[in-house]
Amino acid sequence: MNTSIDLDSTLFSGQTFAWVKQNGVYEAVVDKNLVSFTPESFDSLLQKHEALRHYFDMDWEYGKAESYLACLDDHLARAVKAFKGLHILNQDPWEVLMAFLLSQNNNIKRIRSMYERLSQELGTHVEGVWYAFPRPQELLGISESDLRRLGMGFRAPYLLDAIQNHEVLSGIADLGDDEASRALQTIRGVGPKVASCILAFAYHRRQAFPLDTWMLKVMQKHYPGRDASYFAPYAALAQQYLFHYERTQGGLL
DNA sequence: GGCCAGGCCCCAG
DNA sequence: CTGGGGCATGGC
Repeated sequence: MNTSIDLDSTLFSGQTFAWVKQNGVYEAVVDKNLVSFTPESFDSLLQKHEALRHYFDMDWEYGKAESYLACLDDHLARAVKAFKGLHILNQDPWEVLMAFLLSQNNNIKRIRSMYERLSQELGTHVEGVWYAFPRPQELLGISESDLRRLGMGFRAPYLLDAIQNHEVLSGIADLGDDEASRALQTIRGVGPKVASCILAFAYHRRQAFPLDTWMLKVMQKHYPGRDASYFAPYAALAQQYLFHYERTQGGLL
């Protein structure tokens, strides 16, 4: 039978900028391969490519987490009802680091286009219009002015520092959440929010709780005086639900 | 055509 | 350590 993942809310809730959907077909480059599927072919895709089960996080306790969060309060109940099946992907840490360096003082539309631009201009061709996001090794020769020419603006030095210090990522998996966050923040342009995005979306840290402008509004409105611990042990999933719900429903009520 | 955006840096107090 | 200005660029 079909899996319980909700593809639209999973792929278009701002945790990844790699996917497009056209005529019911989802497409992106994942790990140097073009992945292309429809909701009908999703199950067979997973059977064929075992690694994608992990990418889509198919084997985590979503049923349990959804029930828990839906019972926590009315607002979460609505968000979970609206987007039940929202998964948190297991993305490549390097790509998440770069994507969320792009995200600061920016909007999702433009983050997507900047991410796509880096892929097309600096990444390896896969097929058709598709390019893989460039690996750090492919970017070693690049300069700040190169990045500015590509429209990266004031984020160019941040991207450059990430390129030069990408080895920080190799140690993150072994660290606890707080230590990992601190280590990530040694990269220029990575603060608490970007670090928590990397931990949530690339390292499966379920207590990470990215607080951006949208989430600050949500917390003020619906959870005054509370913090991530209120949503434990499912803070990251709660955050993703609340963020997406706020952005799409305009935070009604 | 201004306004503003999944923050962070930097510099005052 | 807290607060506030500045930041490149383009979508709206």
